[in-house]
Amino acid sequence: MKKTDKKQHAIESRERILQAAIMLFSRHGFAETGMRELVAEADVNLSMVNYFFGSKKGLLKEILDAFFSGYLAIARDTLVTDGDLQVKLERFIGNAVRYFDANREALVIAISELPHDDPEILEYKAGWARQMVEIINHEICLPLAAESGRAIPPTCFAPMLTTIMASRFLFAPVMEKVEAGSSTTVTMGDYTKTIVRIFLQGI
Amino acid sequence: MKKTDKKQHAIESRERILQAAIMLFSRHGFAETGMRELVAEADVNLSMVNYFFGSKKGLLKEILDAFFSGYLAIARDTLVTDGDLQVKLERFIGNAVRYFDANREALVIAISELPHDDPEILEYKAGWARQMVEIINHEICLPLAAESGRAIPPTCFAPMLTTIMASRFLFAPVMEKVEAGSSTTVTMGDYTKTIVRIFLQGI
DNA sequence: ACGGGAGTTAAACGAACGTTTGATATCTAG
DNA sequence: CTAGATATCAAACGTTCGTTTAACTCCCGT
Repeated sequence: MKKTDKKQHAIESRERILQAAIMLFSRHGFAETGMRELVAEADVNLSMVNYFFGSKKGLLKEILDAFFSGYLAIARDTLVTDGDLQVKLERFIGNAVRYFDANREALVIAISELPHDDPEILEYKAGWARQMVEIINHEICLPLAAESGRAIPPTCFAPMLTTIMASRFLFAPVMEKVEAGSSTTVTMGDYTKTIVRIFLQGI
Repeated sequence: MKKTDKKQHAIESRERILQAAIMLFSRHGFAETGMRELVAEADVNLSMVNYFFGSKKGLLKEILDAFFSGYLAIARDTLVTDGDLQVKLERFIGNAVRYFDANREALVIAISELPHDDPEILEYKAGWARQMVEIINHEICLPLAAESGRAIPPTCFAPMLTTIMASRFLFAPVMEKVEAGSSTTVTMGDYTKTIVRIFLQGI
C-alpha cells in the first residue's frame, strides 16, 4: 500500500464514519445509536470514532457544525445583498430548500437535537443561531418593518421560516406511512414555490 | 391511610411519573433520560414505571397518545364545520397555538421523536397523522383548490402548518440563549396573529 | 376476619453502553 | 536507516442501562 493510499484510506475511514453517523443519527436518533452499530455500518474499528472525533458527542458536533455553517453561508449569500425584499426572500427560500434537500439527514439531526438542553451542545447551537438571527433581522425584519410597519422580531421569524422549509423532511417518514410515495408527489420546485407564495401573498 | 387515599396515592404516583417524564423527555430527549433519573424526579420506586406503563417505551407512547389525540380533537372541533375557509383556518391556528403553549413539553417530545423510524412508534404516529391529514384535506386543501385553483396536498400542507406553529417552542431553548427573554417578547396572541396573517395574506 | 389483588420496595439481572489500553503495522521525516 | 508519528486492531475497562424478581404492606370484597 502506497503512502498516499494509506493516508487516503484514513481520510476515507473518517469520511465513512461521518456518513454512517449522519444516516444512523437521523434515522434512530443520536442517543439511540450505539457505537458498535455505527462502526459496523462504517466498516471501521470501534476505537476509530474516539480516535478521529474524540468522543461520540464530538462526532455529533462536527455534523451539526458542517450543517449550520452551510445554512448560514446560504443566508449570507442570498440575503446580504442589495435588492427587493421579496426577491431576496425568494432567493433565500429556493437555495435553503435545495440545501435542506441535499442534506436532509443532517437537517433532521439538527432539528431533533435542537430543543434538548445539553449545555455543551446548546451553547454553540446558540452561537450559530445568533449569526443567523442577525442576518434575518438586518435583511428581512428591519426592511419589512420599514416598508410595511409590521414589526416581527427575528428570534420569532427565523424559526418560522426554518421550520416551514424543514417540515417536509421532518415528516417524511410518517407521511410515507400515511400515503406511500407522498414524499415525492410534490416536486422540490413546487414545494419551494408554495413556501414562497405563502410568505409573499398567503395561501 | 383510607382506601380512597391509597387509590388516590397510586393515581398520583402514575401521574407524577407522567409529569416527570414529560419534563425530562422534552429537556434531555427520550433516549438520554434514564429510568433512575426519571423515578428520582417523580419520587417513586424504580419498578413503578414498568408496573404502570409496561416499559419505558410504553410511557412514551402514552405521552404521545395524549398529545396527538388532543391536537386531533382541536382540528375536528375547529375545522369540521360550516363556514368560510379563512375563518376556519384562523380558529384552528388560534386553538392549536394555545394547545401547543399549554402542552409545549409534549409538543417538543412529539416533534423530536417524529423523524425516527422505530417501527413500533412510527406505525402508530402514522395512525394519528392519517386522521389529521384527512381533516386537513377535506376542510382546507379541497376547499382551497375549489375556490382558488391551487392544489396543495394535505401530506405537504399539514406538516407546514404544524411546524410553523411549533417553531417558537422548538427553538425556545436556543433563542433564549441568543437573546434572554426573547421567548416572551412576543405574546402568544401576536404569535398567533402573525401566523394567521402569513397564511392569509403573506408576511 | 381473612384471602386476594393492588401498590410499593430493595436487590439483582444480563446486556449494552462509551471509552481506554497496549500491541501492531505502515508511512514520513531527518 | 532509523526514530517517530499515524492508523488500525482486539480486548477489556467500569458504568449504566431497562427490566425482573420476590417479598411485603395495605385495603377491599365476601
